[in-house]
Amino acid sequence: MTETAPRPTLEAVAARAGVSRATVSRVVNGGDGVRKPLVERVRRAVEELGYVPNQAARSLVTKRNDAVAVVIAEPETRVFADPFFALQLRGISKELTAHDSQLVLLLTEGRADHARVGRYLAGGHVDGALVFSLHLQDPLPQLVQRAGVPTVFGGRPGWDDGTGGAVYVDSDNRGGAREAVRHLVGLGRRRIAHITGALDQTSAVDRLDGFRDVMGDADPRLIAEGDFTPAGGERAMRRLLEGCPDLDAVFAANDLTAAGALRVLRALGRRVPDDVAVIGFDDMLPVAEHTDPPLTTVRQDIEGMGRLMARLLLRGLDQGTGAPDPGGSSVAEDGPSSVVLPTTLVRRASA
Amino acid sequence: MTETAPRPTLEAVAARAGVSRATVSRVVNGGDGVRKPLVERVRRAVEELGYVPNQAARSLVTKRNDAVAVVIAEPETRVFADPFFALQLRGISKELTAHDSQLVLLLTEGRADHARVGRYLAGGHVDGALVFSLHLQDPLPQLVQRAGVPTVFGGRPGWDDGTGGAVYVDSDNRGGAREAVRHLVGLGRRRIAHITGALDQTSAVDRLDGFRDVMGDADPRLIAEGDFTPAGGERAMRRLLEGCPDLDAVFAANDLTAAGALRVLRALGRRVPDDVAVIGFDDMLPVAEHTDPPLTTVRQDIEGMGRLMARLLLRGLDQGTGAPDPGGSSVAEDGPSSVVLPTTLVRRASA
DNA sequence: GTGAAAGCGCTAACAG
DNA sequence: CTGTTAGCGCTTTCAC
Repeated sequence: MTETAPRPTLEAVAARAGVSRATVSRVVNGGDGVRKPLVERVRRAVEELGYVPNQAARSLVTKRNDAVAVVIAEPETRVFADPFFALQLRGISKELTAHDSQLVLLLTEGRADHARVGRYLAGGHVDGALVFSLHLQDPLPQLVQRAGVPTVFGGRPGWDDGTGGAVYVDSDNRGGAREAVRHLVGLGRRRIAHITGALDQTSAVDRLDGFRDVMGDADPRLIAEGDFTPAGGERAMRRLLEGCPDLDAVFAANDLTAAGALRVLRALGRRVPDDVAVIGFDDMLPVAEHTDPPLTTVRQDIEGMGRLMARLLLRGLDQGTGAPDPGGSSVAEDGPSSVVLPTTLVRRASA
Repeated sequence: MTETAPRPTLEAVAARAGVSRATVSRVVNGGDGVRKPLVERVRRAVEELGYVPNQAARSLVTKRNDAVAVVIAEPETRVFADPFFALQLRGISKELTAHDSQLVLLLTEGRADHARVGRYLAGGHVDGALVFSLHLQDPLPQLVQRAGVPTVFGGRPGWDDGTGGAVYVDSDNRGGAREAVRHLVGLGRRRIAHITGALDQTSAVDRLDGFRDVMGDADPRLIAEGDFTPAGGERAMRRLLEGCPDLDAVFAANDLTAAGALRVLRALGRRVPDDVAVIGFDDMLPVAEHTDPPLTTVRQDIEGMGRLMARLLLRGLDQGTGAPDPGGSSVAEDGPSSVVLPTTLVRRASA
């Protein structure tokens, strides 16, 4: 078979172009300081031989691998239920591609895999890591820090000690939640309920906090715990209705949850938004646009978050200071710091 | 900052254990042919120093990189609309992990990226590739073949010439469709319609063929083209109803499409399944379980497909024949061949 | 069984 | 500007 068709090496190109390996290397890597005609000759040789640099050999000497790990904790199952994950990845991919960096995907499912990820990261296979682990008390963040790899987190890591400097990119969950609730208030709603997300995730906690910012110490019966899934939304909605039959609005921690709530509301004969106004979070198009009625929701730029994460990481790497590594205490040109992206309220029919 | 904390090398371990690099290497790679006590000494040294082999150096000599590329053609946007993609990846990831292989994700968005992918694959950075490109006339398959990398396709590549030997893993789309339609027939339905998927994808074509296998040359008005999205399903459903107000069943190319159809049906006052029975395809849980009524559908084992793809590829690689490479014409120990996984009908309330 | 030595393909000083 | 010279860290014959 075509098997190991021995690919041409620098040496081969050099021979063909009648120059030294060093010159070829220079040309291949940008070609500064090499005279035009030579550059041309080399280029042609490269072309003719179909030469492609051997990344392993290159990494060996440069100590760079032009690769970034994306670590996604599986318990993040939600990630498999909505396109969140895919969008985020798309953003990351675009940015990395533009930077000629490769995306190494690490999916984990529990302790066993943590060790593996730790080893991999510590193994110097990648220049940096993008880590999604928005669970409180997730061991991953610490693990990553210990690996000593420049890292940017997706979502505020739910974890304080030692993480002080962790660089992360997050949506303004709290602010977005506030805006949603204020909108409800502005609509004249008074009995506003909240269905939380999975409270072991910072985003859920932040949205709950935003809700409280506006509502103060609301009737506890107006808050029901969900888990970011439609089923969770249904259950929570039922509970809320039992506890407070007179509620006139609900702010759900995400669109999926809102979709579940909507179903229950309809099944129970409540009109939306007439009887009960509903707002979601995410603006997951396939969901938000197709609920009945279409969902008013808080949009976050998911792909943009991914993109930004990658950008922050790469910038740090380029500064060569390894700055994004929280362990560092760079003073002068300290690396990127966390970014919280704004959200926007998207009005549709449900509120 | 913690920067390039110079990681220990084989040399260091050797020194510490009082042996030669060769011995350490042997131990690290399985430790056959090294006496027990020495193995122990080396193991300890590795432990104490926190030694992790440098993959670049290793690849340089072994010509293996313990990495597999997963190429996903972005037009595959559907992939971002349902968890298909994520599930598939999960399966792949599990298998690769078990095999100590890394997953390099390559997302493409059109021509420009094709070149990049081609270069990457041809660059020998990975041992093999898993390619998702189920579009007819997609240039990707040929491109991959040219790169000469062992490859397994996800879904039957819609592409004949030259591809003869392409190894792929697919669901029995046609068979599954047949079963669905037969079920409808068994229910006594006579005016059975079909909403197709995006017909530039083999899965959509195969499901349509399955439909025809049972229905023969049905009234063309009973077939409407969709695109695997809920919106497409809605549009198609409206068209069908206009052309054949008396239809009593519809087989949708996937669950998302069915969900759209369901919405239109309800909006128009048709009861499901009483007036119109509906069957989907995929058994995408978050969708199928939560439509109203819950969707009867054809299940395919998506995660299993991903897993199998990886397994086939790895097996081929291990055989060292590079067998999965379609270009090869290995005769004796020829590599894995394509696999079509069975589907099962899952009965819920819609049909 | 174990060690010594020879590279894998490339980049990065350092001369010229 | 261009060529020469060292290795990067590891595996792998080949002797001992």
